[in-house]
Amino acid sequence: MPTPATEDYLKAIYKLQENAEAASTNAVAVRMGVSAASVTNMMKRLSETGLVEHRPYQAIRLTEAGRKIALEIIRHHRLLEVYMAEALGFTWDQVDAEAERLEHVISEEFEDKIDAMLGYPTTDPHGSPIPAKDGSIVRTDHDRLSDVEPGRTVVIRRVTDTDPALLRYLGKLGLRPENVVEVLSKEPFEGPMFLRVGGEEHHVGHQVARSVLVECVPGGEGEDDRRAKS
Amino acid sequence: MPTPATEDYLKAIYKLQENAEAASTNAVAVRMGVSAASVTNMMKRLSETGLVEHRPYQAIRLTEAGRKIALEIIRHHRLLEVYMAEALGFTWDQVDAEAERLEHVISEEFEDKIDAMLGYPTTDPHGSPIPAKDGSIVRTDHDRLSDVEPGRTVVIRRVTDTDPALLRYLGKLGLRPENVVEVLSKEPFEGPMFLRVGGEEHHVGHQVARSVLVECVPGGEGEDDRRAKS
DNA sequence: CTATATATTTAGTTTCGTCTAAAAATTATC
DNA sequence: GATAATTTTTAGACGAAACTAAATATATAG
Repeated sequence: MPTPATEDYLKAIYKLQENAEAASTNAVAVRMGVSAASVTNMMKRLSETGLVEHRPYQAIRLTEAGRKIALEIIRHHRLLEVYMAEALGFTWDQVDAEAERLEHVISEEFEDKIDAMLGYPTTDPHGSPIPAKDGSIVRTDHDRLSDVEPGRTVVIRRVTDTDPALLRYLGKLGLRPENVVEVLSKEPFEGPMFLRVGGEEHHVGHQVARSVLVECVPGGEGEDDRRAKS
Repeated sequence: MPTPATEDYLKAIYKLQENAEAASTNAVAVRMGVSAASVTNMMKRLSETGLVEHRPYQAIRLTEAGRKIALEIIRHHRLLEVYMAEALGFTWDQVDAEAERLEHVISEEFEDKIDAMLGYPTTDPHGSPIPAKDGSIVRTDHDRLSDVEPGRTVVIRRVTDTDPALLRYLGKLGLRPENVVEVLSKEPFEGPMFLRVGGEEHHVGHQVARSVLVECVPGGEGEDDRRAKS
């Protein structure tokens, strides 16, 4: 049985790999708020137990066993988030911190019960996919809102930030999964974007827009790129 | 912020004191499944942080701060038990083990939410009182079913054992809180009791009956002690 | 291609929570 | 009340997970 610390390391490595970033010692250290030496130290142990592969000065990779554990914890995390939001009335900015602790201690029965009770959800309140029990996960490749050209209308699919203050801000603006956003204009040099969302118009900074993942609206209304050509 | 281990020690000491047993090093060690040396060691640290009072070779006592933490954890534990039983469909033999891990990690918000959702329950699924947020707790002084005289009719108030197999057995017999039991006869020398519960009659061992706490039925039907006089 | 900067690892500590074995204190027995 | 049995504590060690400081390897720049 892996310790909570082990699970956290595996999760961090998984998330880096998922993000196509190399899981370097430093990247893991930064993500976990821990010194680089601690990471090296832990990787030695995790190599010995066969959860990661790590040859000195090379990137860290998960073994199949390590990946399995990482996904199980992420599954716990995201199911718990949905459960707390749906069944307990937590807001979407509160659920991450709480799930961060609960994810390590719930039993498989607990997991199965909330999964069934929620009707087998496939995404968490931030739009992140919930891994299946067999370790499969839907990989999506969405654009960042910050990269969408003015004139486009998109649907928000996911928000990739866990900072409660930011999430409250996004929520207030209506920037949450399933909502439709029309990009009115965009300032150059990573300047702010001007958006229409749910009847209201807002200016949001580039960094904020980067954490919002969207999908080009399939058919229907404001498609085209008239403005892009003008 | 106390560690889970600290919380477990405080809880164990509280339960011993509650039971009017002296919280000796050994008693704590046995209850926690840990060596006596570990307890001595931990008590040194808990003394320094002001959670217990312990002078060598004397019984361990909780300080007010220690008692507060113990009761908060017990409150978490029992609220979680009720919640898992009521809202998630866990059986009463499953909830203890699960709560044992969750009790250390839920936030105050989580605690408050399930408390409200459950309508501010006062006892857990085994009939144990749930401490209030201010640290007050209803102290009850029930008789053991094993001490009830034949002819008496009693109401089950609480079951003081956490062994899942035992709880399943008790559940099958109908020996759970609120149910009414008539003691038909009792063998001497800690022999079995013969009981009528919910229309059925059962023989149960002395040890089993000891873990069932009851209250003499207030008014109404099968009171008296005809049989005791005959 | 050498020099510098950055990343990584090694070495040595620390804290927490556990253990075993041995010593010391307390309690029970005769 | 001396001796035996039991409890408790002390001493020493260990594994997990973190740290800092120093050494080493890799990457970057001139």
